Amino acid sequence: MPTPDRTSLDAIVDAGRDILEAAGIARLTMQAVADRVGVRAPSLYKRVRNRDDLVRLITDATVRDLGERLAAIGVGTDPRRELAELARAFRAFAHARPRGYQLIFAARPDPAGPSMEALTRAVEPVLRVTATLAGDHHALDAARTLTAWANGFVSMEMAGAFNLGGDVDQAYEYGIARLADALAR
Amino acid sequence: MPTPDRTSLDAIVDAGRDILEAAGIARLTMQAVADRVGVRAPSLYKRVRNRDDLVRLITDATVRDLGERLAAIGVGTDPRRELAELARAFRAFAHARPRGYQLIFAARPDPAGPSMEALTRAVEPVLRVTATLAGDHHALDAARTLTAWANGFVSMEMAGAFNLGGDVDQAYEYGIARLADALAR
DNA sequence: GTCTATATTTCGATAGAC
DNA sequence: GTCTATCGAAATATAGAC
Repeated sequence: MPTPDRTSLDAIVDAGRDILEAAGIARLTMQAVADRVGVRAPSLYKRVRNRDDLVRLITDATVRDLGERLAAIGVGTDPRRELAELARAFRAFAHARPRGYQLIFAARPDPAGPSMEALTRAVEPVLRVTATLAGDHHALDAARTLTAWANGFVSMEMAGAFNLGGDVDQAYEYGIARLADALAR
Repeated sequence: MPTPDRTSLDAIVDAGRDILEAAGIARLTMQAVADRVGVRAPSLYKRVRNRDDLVRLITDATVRDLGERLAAIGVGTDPRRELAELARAFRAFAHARPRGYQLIFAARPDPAGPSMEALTRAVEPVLRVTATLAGDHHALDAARTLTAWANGFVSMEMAGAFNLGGDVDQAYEYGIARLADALAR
């Protein structure tokens, strides 16, 4: 073995995620990733097709991460409590990895990527709780209402769109309570 | 007058908006804007500080546009109906100008820009209807719930995140009805 | 105010040696 | 698989003539 592996795909993706969070998508360059994993930029192309491919891999990894957080919310006896915990976990994830989160829900040129299937799996716990609350027939509509609200809330929060004062945490709890009421029929 | 004005700030901003919608933010270059308004790229710098400034101006114009659409929803006698019409107008605007819409709610390095004050004014009709429905005390929380849902819905819709089938238009109407119920207390 | 010309920077990606 | 070297492309922004 003339030249042993000095890095790996996982290391590259992890480095990319770190750079993304620390410096933003514009600073997520092949050069920056290479510096962080300790190789030269051209070496990255042995494991990643191009920059777009790397961004896609980072998005996928982030979606899986979100899915794990939501799946960690155990199925309880009280669906309203479960809804609340899912919503809080969702927001906490967005706060922990804001740029990766934005990447998940950013409009892509090709909307039908593997990230979207993964996203569907990630929010499966939501579909489960809305089925319990709203019934199987309205489960999908209810899940869309709930995820739309949660996503919109944290997006606006992170964009600084909540600038009229008031307690933002409390506004989120208000939304949780109102939506739980609204969906439970 | 040796060299009469061959363009204007309004023309530059309008051209930028057109390019943004047609080709995306990455293709919104000074060169492309210059081509469209019919001058050379350096001439733009007489009216716009730099590219970031142009993007800000485009965002502001788009926010004002959204505000006019929402303000056009007259105050009716039925607040639930008014809520529904505001929500539909909001979504229609996002569909008509998807990239400009995304720009409004995109996370910015400086969250406290003039765009955000303008956005606050733009969604004032929402605050008015939630005050009627939920009471003055909960008007802000309710407005945040409603705008978060609407924004999240169209964002996910445009990102292709609703890929489990079902009727997306119907899901939006479902959300309208549920939120009107939930906020009316 | 607009132009030509150009400086500067940055980045993605490839070729070919080892 | 990693490296050095480099290409090529693009874009922002400025200087100075008219």
